[in-house]
Amino acid sequence: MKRPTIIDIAREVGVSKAAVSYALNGRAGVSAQTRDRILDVAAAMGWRANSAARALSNDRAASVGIVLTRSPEDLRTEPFFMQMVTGLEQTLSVHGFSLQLAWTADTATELATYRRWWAERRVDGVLATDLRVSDPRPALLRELGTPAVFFGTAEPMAGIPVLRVDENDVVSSAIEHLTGLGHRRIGHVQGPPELRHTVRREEVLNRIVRESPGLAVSHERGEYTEEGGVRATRRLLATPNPPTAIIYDNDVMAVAAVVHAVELGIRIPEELSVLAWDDSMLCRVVRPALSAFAHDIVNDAATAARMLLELVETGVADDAELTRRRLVPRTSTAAAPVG
Amino acid sequence: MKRPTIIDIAREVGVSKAAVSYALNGRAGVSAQTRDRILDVAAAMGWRANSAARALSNDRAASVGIVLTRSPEDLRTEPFFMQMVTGLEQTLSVHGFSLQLAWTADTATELATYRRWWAERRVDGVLATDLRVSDPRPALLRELGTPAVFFGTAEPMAGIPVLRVDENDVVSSAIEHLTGLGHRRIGHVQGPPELRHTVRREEVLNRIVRESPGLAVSHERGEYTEEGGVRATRRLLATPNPPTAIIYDNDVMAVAAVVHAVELGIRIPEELSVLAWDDSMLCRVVRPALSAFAHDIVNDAATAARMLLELVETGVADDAELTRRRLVPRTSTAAAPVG
DNA sequence: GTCCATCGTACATAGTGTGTC
DNA sequence: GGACACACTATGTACGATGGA
Repeated sequence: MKRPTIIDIAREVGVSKAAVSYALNGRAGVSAQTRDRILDVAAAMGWRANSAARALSNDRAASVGIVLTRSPEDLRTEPFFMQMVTGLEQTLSVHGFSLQLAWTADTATELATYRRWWAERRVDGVLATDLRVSDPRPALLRELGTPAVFFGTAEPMAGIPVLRVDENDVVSSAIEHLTGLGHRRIGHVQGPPELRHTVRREEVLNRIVRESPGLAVSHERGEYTEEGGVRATRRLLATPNPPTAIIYDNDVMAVAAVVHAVELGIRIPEELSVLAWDDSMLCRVVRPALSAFAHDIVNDAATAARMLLELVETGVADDAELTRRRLVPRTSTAAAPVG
Repeated sequence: MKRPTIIDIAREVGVSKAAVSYALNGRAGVSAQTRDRILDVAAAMGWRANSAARALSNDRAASVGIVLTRSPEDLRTEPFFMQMVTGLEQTLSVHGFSLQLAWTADTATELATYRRWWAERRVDGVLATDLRVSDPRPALLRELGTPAVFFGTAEPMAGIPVLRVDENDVVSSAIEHLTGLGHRRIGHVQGPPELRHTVRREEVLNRIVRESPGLAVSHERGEYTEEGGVRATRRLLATPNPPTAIIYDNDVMAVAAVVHAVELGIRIPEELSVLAWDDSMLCRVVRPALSAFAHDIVNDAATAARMLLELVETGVADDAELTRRRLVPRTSTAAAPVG
């Protein structure tokens, strides 16, 4: 099948290709009748702008990119990115934008990907997630001038629109939930320390502890993995005065820890309450079922897409807030054991 | 940042842009010294071919696409597509190809996406999965002339290279596993009936039953969802002569069914054995842990990417076989109850 | 007259500023 | 002044032509 060009349309209608271009782009310069004839013929021929030609001509790829930098194992169990992609696509496709996806094993390759995409003009902008403590990406993206949106940061970022997440909010309700049940010694199993929101949650928790006499929180690293979650849990429970409740920075660690604890004969929630960030089917099927903080990633991703499109179009975009996480209480949290 | 073009390089070196193009593409037509100087200058300037210009010039987008047509809920629990994407990317990025991703809610939109991609020349080829019983995609892709590879079909396909999956193989070992444990009445909870491999598995199972006196299999539809899996299980167990073992077409249904059965007081595996297609963390954490058939999607996706690249380059590609599924025995399958 | 290095230019397609009737 | 055409832009590729050895 031969794909029609505006020249084919021009020949068919008997006008110049400039007229066709004006008509197809809804610009002045053609009479209403000519415009209609052109549009009819274009529709009949099934014309679609060649994306390469259009990109070359107006320096727009009509495409945005996202780079996933997580281990294949993480991606396998984390539903996060799939939901992200669905949310992005819902908005992007409406605006005729495509989504480019890359997967890289490390930050160096991620940076190289941004450079390559930009140098090749493959994308008009990128969406970045998982801000790190010492993150080279904002500087690179600013240097390149690549329009970018950061997903899920605590603070605004100079020159880069962000979707802010309010960790105060969730952490407070987590602590309220647990202290309401009588817990005073709380464990916290954290994600990778290089992630900014791992640090952020620790800070927020520590602040709350300082403001709440009689409350104690101990942090342990869990790295988001099953083994990490189990190891951190063992360390917490081996302390002289072990916590009666543990908060996990993601569902994978929490679920693995619950399975492990049950095998060790630890009764949940009678002896130990467990609460997870990120809800998923895992939380529902494990026994006891996990109380968890769900969030609406699909919706947030759609917001991110709108911000990115606006940034690409106008050069600026306002920050936005992620939708709040919502506590889904199940059977893994209950009153603290007495004593 | 101004991005350099071959004209900038030509000016800098003092040659024509044709010479630069030849040098950068490793073609004959320039002397070794000139080539080296050009390459040096290009590297110093950080030149990268503008993908739009290159695509326009040689009618190659250096990009392939994949359309996901599953409900957002499915995508959330199914790790399949993330693994797919990682596997594809590993191979594509080495060859300088990008991956375009689209998510659509139904087949009509999926077809429209192929049409649009092709009309806009956004991709050089596409990868398709989940062949349906009456599938309009092969015909459309043939009509458009879009190079395409189908992932996971039982039969070869006229004009379209496929990654074949041998259902005989898995189904046989599933049945061997269960009959070896003494099971004679086996239930089968199926995926959506419109998927070709749902039908295929039913056919293969029925053939094996015909060849095995004393063996009986009953099929029920489960639609790949938690609720579907639970409902189908209830229907199977409500029959006068219920199965002693059930095979599920995916892990989500199997896990949901196990959770439900345990709640009803059905002892697994003493009273009922459960076996799942597709392994995942869900199978590992549910209790009892699920025996499942794992497969190496990342590796298979890499194969698919290689086939697609070859198809795009040469116009032909040989069919290949998916890697075999491997039984991961856990505690959900055991000897059939006596009587 | 052959061969190689190199250049000029047409081409892929869409968009747009300027000129003409 | 409205409706249109022409010529040029964007960048990289590739064919045919030209010059020198």
